[in-house]
Amino acid sequence: MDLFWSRGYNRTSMRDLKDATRLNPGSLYAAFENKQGVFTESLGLYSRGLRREVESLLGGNDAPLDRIRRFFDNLVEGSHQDKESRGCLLVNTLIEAPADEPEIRAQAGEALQYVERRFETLIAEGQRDGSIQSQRPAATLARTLMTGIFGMRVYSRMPDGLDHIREIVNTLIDGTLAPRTN
Amino acid sequence: MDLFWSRGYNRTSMRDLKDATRLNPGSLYAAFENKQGVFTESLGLYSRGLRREVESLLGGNDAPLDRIRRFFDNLVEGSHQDKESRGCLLVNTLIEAPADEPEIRAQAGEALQYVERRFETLIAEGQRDGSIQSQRPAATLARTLMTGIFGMRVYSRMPDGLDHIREIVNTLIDGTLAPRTN
DNA sequence: TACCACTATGAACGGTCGTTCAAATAAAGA
DNA sequence: TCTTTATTTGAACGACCGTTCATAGTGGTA
Repeated sequence: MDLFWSRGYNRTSMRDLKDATRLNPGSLYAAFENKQGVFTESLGLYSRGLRREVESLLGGNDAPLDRIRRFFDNLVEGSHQDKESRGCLLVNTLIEAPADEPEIRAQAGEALQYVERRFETLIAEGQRDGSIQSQRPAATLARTLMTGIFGMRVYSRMPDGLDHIREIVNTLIDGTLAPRTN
Repeated sequence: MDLFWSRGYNRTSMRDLKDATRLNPGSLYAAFENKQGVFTESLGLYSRGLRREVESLLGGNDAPLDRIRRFFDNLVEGSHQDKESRGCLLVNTLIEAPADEPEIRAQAGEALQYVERRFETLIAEGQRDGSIQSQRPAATLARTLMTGIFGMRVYSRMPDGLDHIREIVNTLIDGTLAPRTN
């Protein structure tokens, strides 16, 4: 998983995987069928980790907006820690996976949709207590946040991009979720 | 360029390029030095095209906000036309290019920064006439728009993602640029 | 027409890719 | 302890990778 995360699918070879797992080709193929199998399993592992993290960050009893902020704070923090700038394996996969292999794209997409759904219920909650704007449906706001996450993942790779994601997050969350008085 | 755009750098082979250009290896190498040279040239060609398009879409005498809207309308329209879902070559490159080849990442990043700068001056103009919010610096708002563009490029690859980018764009532009009355 | 500088051609190279499989080793059952 | 069943091993395969280069061909000049 780490290898695919760092180098992407195409730049990771079976030899790399063999060295990293200390499994010889035969064992690797017995366990995973083929290279795509290893990748699929890696996506699964990553997705389960993401799920756990999302549950922990978006859970709790704080106000919905605070929990969302906590999530994005963690994202910004993580981006700065990410010295290899590997970004998010699922986002990378969505971009790298060719259009002619839709099942991989779907797998990455579904894992991300879980996050989106989690955002949506949280936003709906905030809309009910008035702490989040109700001009637009919760689903739309959730999708906009997801787009923001994806965008940050790319922006982090821009020259000096990391220097600005903090303010981008603030602008995005405030602009998208804050109650509007017009 | 089309090949790299559709398949990415790693999945495009010199054989593919030879067939597409109808240039034999020797000629290809004489003209471009090597595969990376072809790619660099492709990035350049793409960037010049983007530049032209940005100039045309963001130019004119309409209100700044309308010109920005025109740009995003075009982006949404283009995404729906993009049957192969190739997205943006520069964004794809930013994600696919490994961290250990920074000059390619930089080339893609600089081309995108041109768009960002264009946004920034336009936003500053809108801030002066009050049609765009002034709570945050134009540079920050421009970066947030860029993040939105990048995010849409990814979101388009989500399952049914294309069905929602219209509303995402509206939410993003409105939330980011509209004057705030608090 | 004869020469020359230049370009195009495509076979060939060493290397790496994903994958297979017969043989060696280990584990389990009798 | 001996036989049987799993698992591990790593050499080997054909295909394709990016790249090179001797050779053939072309267009311009004298």
